[in-house]
Amino acid sequence: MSEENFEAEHQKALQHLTQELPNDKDLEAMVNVFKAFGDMTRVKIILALAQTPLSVGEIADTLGMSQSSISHQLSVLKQLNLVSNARRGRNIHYRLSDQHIITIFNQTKEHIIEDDNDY
Amino acid sequence: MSEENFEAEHQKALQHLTQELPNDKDLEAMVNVFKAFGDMTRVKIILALAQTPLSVGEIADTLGMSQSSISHQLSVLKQLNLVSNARRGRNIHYRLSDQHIITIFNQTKEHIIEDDNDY
DNA sequence: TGAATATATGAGCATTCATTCATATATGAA
DNA sequence: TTCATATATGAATGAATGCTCATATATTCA
Repeated sequence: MSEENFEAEHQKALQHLTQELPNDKDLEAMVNVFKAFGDMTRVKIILALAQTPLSVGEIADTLGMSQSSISHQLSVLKQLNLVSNARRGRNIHYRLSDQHIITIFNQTKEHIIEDDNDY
Repeated sequence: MSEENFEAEHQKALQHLTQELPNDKDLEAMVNVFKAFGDMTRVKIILALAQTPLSVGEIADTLGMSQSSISHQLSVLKQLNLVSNARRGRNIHYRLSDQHIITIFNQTKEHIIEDDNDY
């Protein structure tokens, strides 16, 4: 592509940029999900639940963290419909509510692997 | 599945949980990417760059934000290898460095749509 | 070279947020 | 019903973070 065409295309894309962006409400829903994924504890919870439903106590023991901390984080994940829960005996078992989550995690892993970055 | 089998399977999964989780270093790389996606400004930058490479000033104008703010956020995205940059005339143009990013965004959008939640 | 433009960067500030601690609620067992 | 166990919740605190303001750096143009 010639220099002029590049510039013309660029200007055209620039003009339509704003209207191509999703509205703030939709964006915020997306950002909130990513925020939920942007915390080590919550990611570990999700990866654990990806293998089997677990009670609050089991998660806390597995991750070596306090019951309270896990419970707080589970409520964050639940509010975003990322997990659901159900009583089972005297415990409450949590499970992933959507298989998309794992797909998203895998895609992200691939991004990291391809980039070969090590943060 | 019977109640006993459920319990047996559950115990088995529980035992292997810890070793199935990725190590902390890999997890942190993933969490850092999600953290980057967990901010409205950065998401808007990424969605804009998904359409065309843009200079810092163009992004700032498009989003109606300060040059400084955008520059700071671009440096965050660059450190994570989510964007790359190159001088073009007197400007510096940024572009997405990986198409995975868009795939991840689309997956997330689908999660939100399916859940039909409205935060 | 000197002025103008574009971008980067550091410090300061306000806000968000993850954890802890104490305590409330709810269920099952005796 | 009473005790023990499991989970939830509210307040407090320290750390992380996004933006602004001021300024530094770098490139183009005259």
